[in-house]
Amino acid sequence: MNARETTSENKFMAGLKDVAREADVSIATVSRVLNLPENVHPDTRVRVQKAIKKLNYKPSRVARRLRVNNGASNLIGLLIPDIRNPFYVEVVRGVEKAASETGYAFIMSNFSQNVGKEKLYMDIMLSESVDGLIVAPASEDDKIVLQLVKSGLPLVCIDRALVNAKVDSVVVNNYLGTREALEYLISLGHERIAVILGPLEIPTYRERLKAYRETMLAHNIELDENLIKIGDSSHNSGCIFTRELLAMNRPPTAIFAGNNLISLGTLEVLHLNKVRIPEDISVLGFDDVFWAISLNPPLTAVSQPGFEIGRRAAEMLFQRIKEPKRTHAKVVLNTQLMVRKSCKAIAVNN
Amino acid sequence: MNARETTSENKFMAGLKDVAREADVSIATVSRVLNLPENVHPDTRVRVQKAIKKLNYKPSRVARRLRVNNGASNLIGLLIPDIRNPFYVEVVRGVEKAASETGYAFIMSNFSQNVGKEKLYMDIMLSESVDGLIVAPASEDDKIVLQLVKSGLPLVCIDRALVNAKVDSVVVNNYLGTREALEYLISLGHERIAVILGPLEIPTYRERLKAYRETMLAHNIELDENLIKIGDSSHNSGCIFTRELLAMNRPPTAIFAGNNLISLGTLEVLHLNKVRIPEDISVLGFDDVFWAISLNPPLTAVSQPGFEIGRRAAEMLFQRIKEPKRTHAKVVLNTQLMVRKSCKAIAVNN
DNA sequence: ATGAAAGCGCTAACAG
DNA sequence: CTGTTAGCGCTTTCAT
Repeated sequence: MNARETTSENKFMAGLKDVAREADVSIATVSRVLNLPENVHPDTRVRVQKAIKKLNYKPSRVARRLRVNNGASNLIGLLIPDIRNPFYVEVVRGVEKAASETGYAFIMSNFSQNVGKEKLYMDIMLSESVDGLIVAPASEDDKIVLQLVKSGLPLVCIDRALVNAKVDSVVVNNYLGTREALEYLISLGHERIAVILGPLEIPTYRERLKAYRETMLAHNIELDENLIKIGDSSHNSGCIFTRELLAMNRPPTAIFAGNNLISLGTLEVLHLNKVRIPEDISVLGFDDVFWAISLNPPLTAVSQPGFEIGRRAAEMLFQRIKEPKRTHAKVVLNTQLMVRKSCKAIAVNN
Repeated sequence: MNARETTSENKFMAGLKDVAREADVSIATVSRVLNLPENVHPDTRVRVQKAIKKLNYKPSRVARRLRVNNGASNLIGLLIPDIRNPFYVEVVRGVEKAASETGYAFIMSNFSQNVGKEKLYMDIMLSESVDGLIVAPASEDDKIVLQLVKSGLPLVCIDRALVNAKVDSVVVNNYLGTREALEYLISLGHERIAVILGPLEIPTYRERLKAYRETMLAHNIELDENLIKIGDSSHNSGCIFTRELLAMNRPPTAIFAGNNLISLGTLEVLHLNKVRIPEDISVLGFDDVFWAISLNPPLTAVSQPGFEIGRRAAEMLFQRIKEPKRTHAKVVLNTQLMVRKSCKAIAVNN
């Protein structure tokens, strides 16, 4: 069994050594043409490059990462709470875009809103020596993330910021987005507007609730606490609370669903009960999805720029990796109200 | 500035050496309690474990991967064609489940049906020394994947198999799924059934088309080639072809949409044109999604077990990594027709 | 401009 | 049962 070529095991990758031998230089030189090409004689350089091509050599990111300590391993981690939520898949795509443009690879983990998994995956990522992390923290004072930030690992928070910590973050203006949506509903004549939200530990929901209260107040609409439903951020939540809402003596004339999963649940129950949208009830969702327009009726929704969030977050992270002590920033992106067909003006006095 | 603790750089991770010093043993022993605990004296073991805990030591997967050549790096790669397609996010979840149960981490890349990116990401993954790969090949004779398989890298194909190669794969019975769906439609009295499919280079679509032709034939329904639309697998495809279908002299009474994105496009156009479902036209989609029930009307669809596909694929991959020369297998999973409200019997003779 | 050599953190012989 | 040691593939002084 001869040495090279025929190992038939995992050794399909030529190594630095092979290239060096092929080009008749030292491995150091090969490494140089890869990293500091200007420091090597043009002739040698082309010879080496030729060898690299010939052997189809690809540097091992692993070895590189082990050796380089400062941050040039070109790997980042992305930790998202729920991959089933289309909002986050847009985020993923945004991160991917930015990463692929920069030669970064990324590891992604989906922790399903589960703190145990969040920790597990974070450990794995550290253990993989990522250069940095993009995370949507489980809560505003997510201990695990907090600790990581303090340790100095480049990290940017998305969607949910972290209180009590100097950290880069890119979030959405939940307050304004909600306010705008509600005012649209109010302008249509709605006063009994129900709201279904996820857990208030998650800052985004708190902001949306705050906006709800304040907007109603600002328009002199009395607050009916029974119209405020707080559950988890799932489809199921949408179902349950919509049923409750429908069963009220004085049901709402409009429902503001706190995220796209909740919206779906709401729609499901509404359709099931043959209540017509928007004739019988108006529905407005936070979080747009690309197929909202395929719904019947097309859903009016607050669009969050998920893709953009991901892209910006990645860009910020790359910057911070390069320049660890730049001052931290929080970028807040605006939402956009996508008016479609699921809301309708209320007939006054009827 | 004292040595440890205060480096404030990336050195928050204690190393094997630190643990060894703390427990007053050699690094080899520490390594042993991690990997072959039975080979170390109980007393030493607990001492070491205590030290590990105290220092919050986490082994570097990177170093391990560099060292171990055979396949114990506990990292696999997952290459998917389109993360926006909910089917694939189910696959991702399935892989994640299996991986997290086994201590594997995974890198995921979304190549957006783009062969260039497919190659790029595959290179990155190799460069990361993954133990194996799960891939949905771009086509049946995807050169890149083929080459990889031949090189001996553990690899399993999902959704789309590879012809001319001995390789593990887990796919869905597209033929049967389509046939079942079509026969349901036929049993409802439909004969003018349109079908919108993605590109025929993708084997799944070829199978679905084959099933279409053969099922129609088997039921003595004449084939109208104008009812067969082949495009890409996007939402847009659904829109375009549905419009075409609607504009026909004798439009179809039912549309069979080739995937969930196409279904969405179809629905969108139908709603836009105020054609009622199922009164005016029946719609049946290949590929179920968890919110199909929230649609109006709830969509009747062929459910592909995406999660299961991912899980099985991962399990097969782990097996193959352990036992590289076991014989290859192709597991084919069945679909399930989810009858909901979007199809209706045709009024005969009217 | 180039080479020699020292590790990065870990595993796996090989000795004891 | 435990320690010593030689690398894994690469980057990076330090010489030359």
